[in-house]
Amino acid sequence: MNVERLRNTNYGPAEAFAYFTEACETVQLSEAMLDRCIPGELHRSHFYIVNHLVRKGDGQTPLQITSAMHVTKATVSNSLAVLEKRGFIETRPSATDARSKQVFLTESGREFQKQAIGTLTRLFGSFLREEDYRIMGEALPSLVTIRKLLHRNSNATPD
Amino acid sequence: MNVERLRNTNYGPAEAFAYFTEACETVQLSEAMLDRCIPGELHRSHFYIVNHLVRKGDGQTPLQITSAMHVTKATVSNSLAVLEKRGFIETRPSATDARSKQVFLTESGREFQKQAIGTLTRLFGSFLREEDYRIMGEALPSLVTIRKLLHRNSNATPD
DNA sequence: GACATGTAGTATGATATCGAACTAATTAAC
DNA sequence: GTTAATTAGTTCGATATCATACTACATGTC
Repeated sequence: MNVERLRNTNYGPAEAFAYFTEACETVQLSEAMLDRCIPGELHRSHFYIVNHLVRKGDGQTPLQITSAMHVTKATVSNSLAVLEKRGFIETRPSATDARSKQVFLTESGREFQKQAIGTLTRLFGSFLREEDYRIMGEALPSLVTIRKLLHRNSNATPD
Repeated sequence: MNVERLRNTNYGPAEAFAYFTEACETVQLSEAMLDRCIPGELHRSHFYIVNHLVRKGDGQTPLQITSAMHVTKATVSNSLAVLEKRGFIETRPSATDARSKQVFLTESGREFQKQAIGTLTRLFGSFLREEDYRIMGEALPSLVTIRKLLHRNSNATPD
């Protein structure tokens, strides 16, 4: 077993910390880019909700959105109020459960999402090269594996 | 050129979006774990500042912390006030610039950081296996490459 | 040296987010 | 069937964060 092999197999908690630190930095930087693609009076979180509804489909309940966004019910409640006031969504009471609502996108909301995605795609496209897409594509399976691992253990408690 | 090769070289914006989405999910989940390792009356951001001072050294100015944390001056100003009230840091006016301060950790602050890191390490250690450390270690160079790429282009503007 | 410009930190008002308490409706237990 | 427990959503108070404006000091220009 030579030195090279030793080094390559000697992974531990240090790599885990480095991994999460890098992921954190990456997210901060990419969020900053996203922010620049969203009109000033709107927040990233509003985009996330609209984007989620476009991708996963209309008619979701606030609670479903809550778990998709990893935020509290109160936060979603507030965000939906903002989005409704801006005319990006409409809500209707659920037909089967009088406690519940359903959230629907308006044309304006879909337009907002399309605009933001377009701008973001152009922004990324302005500096991402084939080589970069390849690096991301090849790292993706690892990211997915670790993300799923965290998800499976998201109820783990210290001690 | 067979199908396998075609598939493997056909990377584009879709991979970029997936990459950032996965990174975002990963960060949210790992932050949730960190939150569980920090006493209830303190915030993750307070830990980040103390951790930064332990790792990069005492005596930094608020402005230096500002750029390291990727937050505004006002945010750091507020966070430092909290940390000073809790007795985790002390501030002294700079000897060479009367506008500036320097931030120093107290023993209590160092203890807080050590505790949190220890708890977090144990929490991660409770479900991360050798295989997982390896996956993270091997993905690390890609994460670093993309993070640096984002950093270099962090001034890019949408059109 | 006087004055304009720039920089470090703070103050203020707004918003996103959270935790906890609350209301209303559903479901389960008996 | 009545009561208890659960669930969906809102309200409220607190805090982190931001953008903007402000103060005090520093530095460059003439």
